[in-house]
Amino acid sequence: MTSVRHSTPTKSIEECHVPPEAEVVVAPPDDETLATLAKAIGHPARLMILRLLADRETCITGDVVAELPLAQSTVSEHLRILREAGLIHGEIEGPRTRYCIDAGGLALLKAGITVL
Amino acid sequence: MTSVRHSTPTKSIEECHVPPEAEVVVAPPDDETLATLAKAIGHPARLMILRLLADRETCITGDVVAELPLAQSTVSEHLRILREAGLIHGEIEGPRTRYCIDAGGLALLKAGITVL
DNA sequence: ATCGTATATCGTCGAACAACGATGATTGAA
DNA sequence: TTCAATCATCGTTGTTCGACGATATACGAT
Repeated sequence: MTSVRHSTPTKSIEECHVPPEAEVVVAPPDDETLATLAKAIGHPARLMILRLLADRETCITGDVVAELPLAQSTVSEHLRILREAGLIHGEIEGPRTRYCIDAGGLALLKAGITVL
Repeated sequence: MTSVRHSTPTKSIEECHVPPEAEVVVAPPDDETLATLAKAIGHPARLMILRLLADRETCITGDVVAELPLAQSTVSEHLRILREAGLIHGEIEGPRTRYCIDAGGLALLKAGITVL
């Protein structure tokens, strides 16, 4: 069960507007988790999505679709992969979904990489 | 053409014994390169290999095979993926192959991740 | 209540990955 | 020269990925 629309939102709406660059300190993840995180960013489209979310604060699926040369369903799939890896966070906002970077997941990834 | 055994070695033998933690500074790679690097470490076995190479200085294929619960051919394949991504460096040493971490590639990866 | 919009999910298809055993090339030793 | 060791490569098989169109669901507006 990994749906967004059909599951309860996991975090409050304020999560999308955290102070930029909080620089959280976390312990490096285990290999399994790190591999999942690395695989999640192991695709150019998903890197673009992360950069997009880092630049803008809009974060709506349609915006991402507009920026990438991919079908809506494909983008949605990339968003799902990033979300399940814990790198982004989706929030239902009326008929649309607002995405933002999950600072915790990103910090976990950075911690795992820098320790290599 | 990506063979090791049948191509000329790309670097001198001293490459495997660089001063540990030289902390090279590099520019972040483009998305395509970063995705390739990330995908390369997006597997637990390959993470284990990197840690193994970071700990030991032995770096011989047989040692890696001995440490992982995988067939020799499978390990060789993982080594190839890491090598082609530029994260490790293989050197023919008589009938065996000595591997070591490619500090440049690893620095590239770290640079790309920390910038996210 | 109906309609249009936004988006996740499904089904499909081809490509890439992961693992293995078998094979072959190369080297050092007997 | 023969033999054993070491390792990359090949061929195969099953699994996962990436992309798409089509569909279904939820919601806001009419």
